[in-house]
Amino acid sequence: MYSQAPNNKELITFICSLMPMPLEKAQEIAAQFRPRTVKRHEYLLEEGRIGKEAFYIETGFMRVFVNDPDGNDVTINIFQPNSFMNNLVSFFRREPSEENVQAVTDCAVWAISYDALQTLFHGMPEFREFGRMMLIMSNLSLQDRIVSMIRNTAEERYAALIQSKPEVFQHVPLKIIASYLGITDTSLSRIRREFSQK
Amino acid sequence: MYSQAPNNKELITFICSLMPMPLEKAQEIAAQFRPRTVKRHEYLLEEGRIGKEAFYIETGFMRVFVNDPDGNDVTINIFQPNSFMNNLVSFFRREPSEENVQAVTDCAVWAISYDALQTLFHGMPEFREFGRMMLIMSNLSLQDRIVSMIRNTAEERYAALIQSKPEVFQHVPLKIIASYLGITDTSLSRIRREFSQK
DNA sequence: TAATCTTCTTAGCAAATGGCAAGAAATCCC
DNA sequence: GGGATTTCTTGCCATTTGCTAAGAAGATTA
Repeated sequence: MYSQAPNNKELITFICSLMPMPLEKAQEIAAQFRPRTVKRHEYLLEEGRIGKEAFYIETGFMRVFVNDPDGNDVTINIFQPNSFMNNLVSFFRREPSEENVQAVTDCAVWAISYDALQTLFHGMPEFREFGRMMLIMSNLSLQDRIVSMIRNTAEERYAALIQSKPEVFQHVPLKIIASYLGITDTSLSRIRREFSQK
Repeated sequence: MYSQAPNNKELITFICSLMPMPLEKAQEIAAQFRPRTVKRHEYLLEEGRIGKEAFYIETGFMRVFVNDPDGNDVTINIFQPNSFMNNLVSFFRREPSEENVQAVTDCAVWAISYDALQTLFHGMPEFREFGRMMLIMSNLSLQDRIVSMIRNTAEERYAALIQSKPEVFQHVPLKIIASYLGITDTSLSRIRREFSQK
């Protein structure tokens, strides 16, 4: 156990930015998180297991993926530093996960257990609002992605990603990015060539 | 005002099915909802306005759509009876909505105001869990749709929808369904022809 | 009922994307 | 350092899907 919290300033800042609240409250929340490191290619959650923790990513990149029947893996989401990541369904319904959560690079994360989260959720109104807002923002980003899948070409989605999350391209293999964008790595390669000629 | 609640049995059943709880609690929650009817083509929420209520759909079909820059409308979601519908971001962040919520057929819905929902959320642990579970399930369904957009062909998505929500095809115009599936109405028409020849 | 409007289907062609395979480049690991 | 593995690019061709336009079918409204 950690009698003294290590440096969790970024986590506290993140909490306040998503849902403004008194600093002490944010500190109280952050105190429930434990630091953890994950090496590249290691899993924070494997298909079939129950997610027991939720994570804030301080440094490094992670991805969530599923294996489809053909044996391909489909990257559902890519997470960059300063974001919150959680397998919602497995974590909250306490069911085996259908997804894998894997470190794409070495990562430093903060983890909170289900019990600690439940205690905060029912005991602290600020955390309730924070948790709800996190779910809402997650919904929003998924919804935006669906709209983008419907309305935009692969090239437009590529351009948008390079604009909004340029760092991803420096740390995440293109085949993973391609899957996330909903195209093959072959197509992504072509798009990049055409894109760079402009 | 309604001194006596009309028949909200289905709503109560819906609440308990999503998050099991004592009947009285579900009744207490349901009592905060007011019945409302919406005629075909009418809006429950228009772009630019702030969503002030959340809805349970008892009968009828609704859709959520956005207008893209080219003047096309993109159907983000289709809701069928016995489901919960809400413009999360506008409702919870109290910001103007970027989306429209429109009745596709005449609908009977139950509406709950923001204030009533907040009171329940902070005052009743069962409702907290219920609300959280609703957000989680919404996330799940969005995520499944993204995977399906990435991994499946338009024909497979069509087949899946006809399997999972056959009633939609009896009440929602194909052009709306096509947009929801991420294809043009032309493509959907082609797919339906080929599909029916099997 | 007739006129109008919307929805649905069809056709032809263009553009985007996938599947496969091979080779180049980069990275990993002993 | 060097062989093995993974990642990335490229080419070729097939398939899917979009775009445009037109007409048929169906629904709505005066």
